[in-house]
Amino acid sequence: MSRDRILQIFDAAAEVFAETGFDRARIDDIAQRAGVAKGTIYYHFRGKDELFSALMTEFIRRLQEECDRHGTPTDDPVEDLKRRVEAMARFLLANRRFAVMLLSEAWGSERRQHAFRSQIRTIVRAIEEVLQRGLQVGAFKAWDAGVAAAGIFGSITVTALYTALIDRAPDDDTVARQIAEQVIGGVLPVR
Amino acid sequence: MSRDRILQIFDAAAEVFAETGFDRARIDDIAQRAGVAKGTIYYHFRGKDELFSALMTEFIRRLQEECDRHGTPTDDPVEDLKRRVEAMARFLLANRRFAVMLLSEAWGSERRQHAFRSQIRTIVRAIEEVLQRGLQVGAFKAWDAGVAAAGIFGSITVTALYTALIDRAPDDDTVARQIAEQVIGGVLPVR
Amino acid sequence: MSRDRILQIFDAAAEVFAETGFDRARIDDIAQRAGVAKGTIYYHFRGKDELFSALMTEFIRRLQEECDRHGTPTDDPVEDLKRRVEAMARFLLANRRFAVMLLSEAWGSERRQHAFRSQIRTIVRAIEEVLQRGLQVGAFKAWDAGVAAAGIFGSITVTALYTALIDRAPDDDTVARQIAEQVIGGVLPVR
Amino acid sequence: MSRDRILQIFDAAAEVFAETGFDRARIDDIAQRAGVAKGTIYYHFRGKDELFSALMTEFIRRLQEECDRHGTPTDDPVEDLKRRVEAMARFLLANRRFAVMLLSEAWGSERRQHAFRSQIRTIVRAIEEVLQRGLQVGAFKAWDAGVAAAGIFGSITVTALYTALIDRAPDDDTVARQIAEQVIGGVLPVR
DNA sequence: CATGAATGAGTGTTCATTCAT
DNA sequence: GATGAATGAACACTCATTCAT
Repeated sequence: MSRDRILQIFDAAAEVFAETGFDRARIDDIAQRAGVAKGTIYYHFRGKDELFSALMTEFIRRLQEECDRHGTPTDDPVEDLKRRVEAMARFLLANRRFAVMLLSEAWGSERRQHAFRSQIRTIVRAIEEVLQRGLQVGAFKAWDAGVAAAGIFGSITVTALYTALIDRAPDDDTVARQIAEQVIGGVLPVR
Repeated sequence: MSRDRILQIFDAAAEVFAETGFDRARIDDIAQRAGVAKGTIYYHFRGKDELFSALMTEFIRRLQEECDRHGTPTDDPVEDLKRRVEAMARFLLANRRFAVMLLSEAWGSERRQHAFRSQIRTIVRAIEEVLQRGLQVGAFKAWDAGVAAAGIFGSITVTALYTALIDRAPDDDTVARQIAEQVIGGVLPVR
Repeated sequence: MSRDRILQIFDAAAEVFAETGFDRARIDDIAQRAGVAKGTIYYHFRGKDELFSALMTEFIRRLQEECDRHGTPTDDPVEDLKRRVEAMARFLLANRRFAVMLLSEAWGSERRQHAFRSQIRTIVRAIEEVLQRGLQVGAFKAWDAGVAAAGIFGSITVTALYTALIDRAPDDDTVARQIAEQVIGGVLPVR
Repeated sequence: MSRDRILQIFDAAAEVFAETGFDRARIDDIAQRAGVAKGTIYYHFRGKDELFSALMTEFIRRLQEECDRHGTPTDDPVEDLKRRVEAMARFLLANRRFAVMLLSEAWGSERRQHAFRSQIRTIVRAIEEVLQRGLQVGAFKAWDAGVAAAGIFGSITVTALYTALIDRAPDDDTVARQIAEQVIGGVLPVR
């Protein structure tokens, strides 16, 4: 079925985009790694941009899903946030290539980057909402939730990437837990 | 003197690299904005890579300088860290274009990106050192300082960029202060 | 019956070839407009060239038919010519899209263009013959009939296309009649 | 000087465009025949379209010039027209490759074709004006001058091309004279 | 020191054609 | 008979880099 071909292409594209970034990624490479002809990619996707967007959308969806699954609203916003952050950290540590895209391909002025950014915003807003919920019950410090959420998002993504560069970095599980705790500490009210 | 020419080129390069990222930046554009001929750039720099590196080095130097100036070691590591983080935040909020580079051009495998990354590491290590110092006097939670420093660096850079996208974001000063406090909260030991 | 399919394809091909010319015409477009799959076209025609040729042959046939019907040899070659020219003009004014092909796709060196040209020659020769007949009875000026026939053919085709560009051009009937008279005037002997 | 390069490119482009038509013309070919690198063409022209347009503009200019030089208004519109038509015929017979473009590349809906068409209109209008002038002194038949001018233009261009296909066609001079006379005959009032 | 014309390798995209179903 | 997914050759265009002046 054509679903197979698309998945082959997706996998190859994920590799290549992550290794070289959008601009240096060559459709030829993606095709070769996917084991299809170049034309096949253009048969299924309008172009490089659309391929990239489709891929990122898929990743964002999975990330979102993962976070939602672990961070379902309960009575304890602090615990919710911690779980959500930890889930996000785990996902990005396991998909560092995607984390690279998240930081590298989001800030420009191309249409594709705009689109990507608004997807990222959805993720950050999900964090923000947990913060808002907690704020109302006094669980979190009363400051700008948008700014705080951005900081949390940055902590997670950058740490996920940076730890790959650290000699003797803790294992991913430990890192995920540390990030979560650190992030939580940052938003708890001073006792 | 040729110092002028070089500064013209630097300014133009800063603009263009930041607006479009390294790959899409065109030497033609930089030359035009600098008001020099294309050949002139190649007279002063070996190529695009070297121009980029020289520029980033300069920015990193200024950022470092700014942080060091405000975060000079005192008896109080918490205060040191807070000041250093706030200084960094202020600098990046004022130079968002550079913040973009910091996040976008650091993660690939090109020589230039390696070089850039090791410069960034210097910055993160400076944060790490303050953390270590604080750790020894029990001022900070006893966890992996490298991971914590990475998180702090991510908080600052991403927030600096993300606030540009938030409707009704607080002014840069407020943001800088909030980041600093939030970051500090994240590393303080539970009381 | 498959005759239907072929006609659908013919109609669509006529539209698309005329709108964009042979080279820019896309088989995809033709298939879509014909409401058939791309493969179906290749089932019925060897390829783009053959489809084009078949289509042009059909048009030429209809044009020829139209001219022959109105320009049947009588005792009066002048009247014959006038009627034939007028019929041709009417046909081309009514099928301007085909007139475009007649002028655009005839002059190159591709096999298809050679073939098309020899079909066009048949049309011009028909004019030439009427001229020859008239010449023998002194009805027309005694000059090169081939050259004259070419000029007549050019008058008709170009006028058919050009009038679409003229503001406030007369209606097609008037144009056809004027072309015929003008053309006749051009070949009558000086009295 | 760079004027040389441009002329080299122009010459090569004229050849290639005429031989194959706009769509099939390959920039690589033009570059090779011009003895320059492909990039050089793009250094001097924005793209294939602009190269084509520049080239056609140049030809149109020369054609116009030629016609104006021979068809300068005098007291005798009939003679003026005859001379103008003959000059045009001579030019197109000598530059049949350009005549091909005139008929082939003028009728589509691309921007380039629109532009080309409006240049062609200028030529036809020049004929029209002579006709109008003659009309006012009763030298020509009183019918639509636009239509008549189009017919004249078609006569000339098509004949120029068609004679190349005729066995034993008269020499170009004779053809030019015959066209002119025939065309004039077409517009003279019936005596 | 500075210039800008010239270069050509590199790459995204198109589209006629094929063929297994 | 008919389909449409897959193909890959072909091509326009870009842009970092060079070098003669």
